[in-house]
Amino acid sequence: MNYYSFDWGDTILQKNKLEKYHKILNSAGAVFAELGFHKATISQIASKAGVADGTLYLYFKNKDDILYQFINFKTQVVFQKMNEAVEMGNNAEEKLRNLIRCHLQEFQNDKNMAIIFQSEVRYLRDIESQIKDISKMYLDLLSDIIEQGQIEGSIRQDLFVGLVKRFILGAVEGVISTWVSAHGRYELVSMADPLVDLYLIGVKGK
Amino acid sequence: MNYYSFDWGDTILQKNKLEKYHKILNSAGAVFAELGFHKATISQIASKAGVADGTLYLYFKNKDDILYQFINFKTQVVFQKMNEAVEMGNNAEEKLRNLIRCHLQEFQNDKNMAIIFQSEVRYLRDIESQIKDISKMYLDLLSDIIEQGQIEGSIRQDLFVGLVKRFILGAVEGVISTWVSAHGRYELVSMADPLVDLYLIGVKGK
DNA sequence: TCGAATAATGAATGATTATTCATAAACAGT
DNA sequence: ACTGTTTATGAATAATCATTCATTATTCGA
Repeated sequence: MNYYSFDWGDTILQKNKLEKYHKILNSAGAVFAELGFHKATISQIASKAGVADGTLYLYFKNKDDILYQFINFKTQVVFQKMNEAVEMGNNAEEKLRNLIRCHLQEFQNDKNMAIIFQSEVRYLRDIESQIKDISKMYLDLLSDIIEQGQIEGSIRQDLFVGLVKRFILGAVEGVISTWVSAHGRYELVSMADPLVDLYLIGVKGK
Repeated sequence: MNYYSFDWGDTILQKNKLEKYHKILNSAGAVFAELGFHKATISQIASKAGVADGTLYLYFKNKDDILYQFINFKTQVVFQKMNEAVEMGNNAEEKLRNLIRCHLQEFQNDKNMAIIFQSEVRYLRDIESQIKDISKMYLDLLSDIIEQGQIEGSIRQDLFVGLVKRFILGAVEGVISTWVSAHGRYELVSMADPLVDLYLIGVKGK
């Protein structure tokens, strides 16, 4: 196999299959984010990736599969980082802070992903119920943190944990969604600490 | 004009145009909610409404327009009720409580609307930027409440209001979203007070 | 350099479905 | 009952695109 890259006019030949796979995946991400999954066409994705339409079908089963693989791949990468971030914390509050900061950071770094997660996850659930939903994994992470916080005494005992989890995740998603609508014009990650403060002590003056 | 209804076998003739318009709108809501806007077909909507495909085009410009009118109509109705609810409150905290309770109540009463708002609003914004976005109106309502609360002293002054608004709305939407995923099996509205408590005093023990 | 194997191409196919419109039915005033 | 008007029908149209596959290009070991 050939491990070099060639420059042939405008075209950069890929080193190997994996690289082309990711080229297509990222192109798809860009097109899905811009037009939405349903309005995006195979031709647009192929053209952005610099390959022929038919080539996509050597790497993906069909159009749905492209979306599936995109979300699956991103989910894995992000979830890995979230786990690491949480583990760096020494107590529940630190863990929560790290989780939220990581979440905002990753989505800020990859706006296409942010848009697609926001818009297409429901459709994806319809076509592929096996998806390792990032929400579900996230909620499990939160469960552990809340439980630990209750043991440590930094989180009240009289809470409905199922509600608290959704409360936290919903609020982060809302903040991300606003950032996307504003075309990412400010530092998303700077919202992390104010947001966590809201979780912890609420809006009420003492 | 004829203001009666006839029973003609299975078919109930409509009293007037307006009634048929709403029949179609609701059928569309049901189909959109079940399949998503893009997978839903005109034939399915027409058939559920008990009319011919072509008839839809006497009432709506095109498929997009059906979604647009659906969301616009629902938004108006709900927003009206939210406003009334807020006005019933005597202070910021009561207003917030009424708003959240009303929000959850209305979405619980109309699950199709809840699903469609959750899934299709982004697409709608793409096709019709004129949409009187329920989020935007909602956020304005919240601004007023927060501001009042700050004057009354029930809400801290050191808050970034833009963030607080999104925080509150995001969390409600998250709670609704979970309820939808659970196929509406519990009382959504029972989440209202616990949720508002979280907004106000957070998760932290004192 | 050769040739088998692998990868890529993009025009053709076929299925789907929103939309139109010629025709028919229902209606309302007289 | 007659007639112009409004409303409804649903088969035919036309456009869109995902997907296929016969053909061509590239790779790579010998």
